[in-house]
Amino acid sequence: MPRRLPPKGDFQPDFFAASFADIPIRDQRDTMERPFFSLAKKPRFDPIEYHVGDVWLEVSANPMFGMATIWDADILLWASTQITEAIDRGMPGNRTLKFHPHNLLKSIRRETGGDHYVRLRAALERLTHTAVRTNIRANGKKKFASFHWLESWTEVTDETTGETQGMTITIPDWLFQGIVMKGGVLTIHEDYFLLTGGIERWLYRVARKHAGHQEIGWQFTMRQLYEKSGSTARFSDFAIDVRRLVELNQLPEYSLYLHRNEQEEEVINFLRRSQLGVDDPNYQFERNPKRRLTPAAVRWID
DNA sequence: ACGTAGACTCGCTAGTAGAA
DNA sequence: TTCTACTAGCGAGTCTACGT
Repeated sequence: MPRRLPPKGDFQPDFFAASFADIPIRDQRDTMERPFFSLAKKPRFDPIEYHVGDVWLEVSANPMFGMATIWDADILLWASTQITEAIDRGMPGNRTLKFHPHNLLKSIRRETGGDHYVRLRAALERLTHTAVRTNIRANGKKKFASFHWLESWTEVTDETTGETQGMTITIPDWLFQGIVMKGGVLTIHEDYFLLTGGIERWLYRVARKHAGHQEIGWQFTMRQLYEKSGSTARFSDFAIDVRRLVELNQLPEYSLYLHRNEQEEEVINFLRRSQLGVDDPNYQFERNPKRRLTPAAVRWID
């Protein structure tokens, strides 16, 4: 098994350009509320087809690799964060990012054991081979955009030892434009990476996108949520899963509530915990996102 | 290597609404 | 009332990712 920690003596800063640490995590807005990713841990091969109002999107999986999952999307989150941070610091944003996988795994709060490197490569393959077509942000003459979540990825290994020296990923122009546009990204809670369930991850992103910092929060009917999720489960089974998460009520920053509206439809309310009364058991003090003003050196952990 | 968590599938049952 | 179609709820089981 090749050694996975980066060599300390011959570290090449020019090659590993993107290396910020302890910065707020950014998520691209358009990918937050719609079914762009599989929510299941089991490989998904059925396409996602979402048509609501004037908005449509289609996601299709490659039969060899399966569809990119909401856990694979952590890599895109990391990329959004790096690009946004670079631009905020007056550096040019670039669609291609160079990094050491150990650094990436640490940033998205994963373990760095051997099998996590194997899973990282599998995730990169799913992202590279999952095809997306959508009319979101397809303005002007273009009627839709068609792309893969990663345009390409590469791995550089030492010829003699087989050690991983670094990786590159290139994100598609659609995603890059979404990141660099004004208001294109939202800061998300660092504990998002610790959410283990696909539906709960997706629910958090929906809450973050819609409820945001609004006092009254946001609400959706169960049916609307189901349509937005792209889940392949039956509606009734999806509803059971959502009710269980409302019962647990463990999402970072947002508290979930269920009630019925005048039409007797089940409605889920998302309320920001910091907007609740201080005596509410679900209240949580507003946290300030981490930010350092100087670029952090890459920290390799033995 | 093993146990656990979670999304999903599937079969069964029950309730409801509409038509005959 | 009976039949049919549809939907929801529940539980068992499958499969994979993940943690120890």
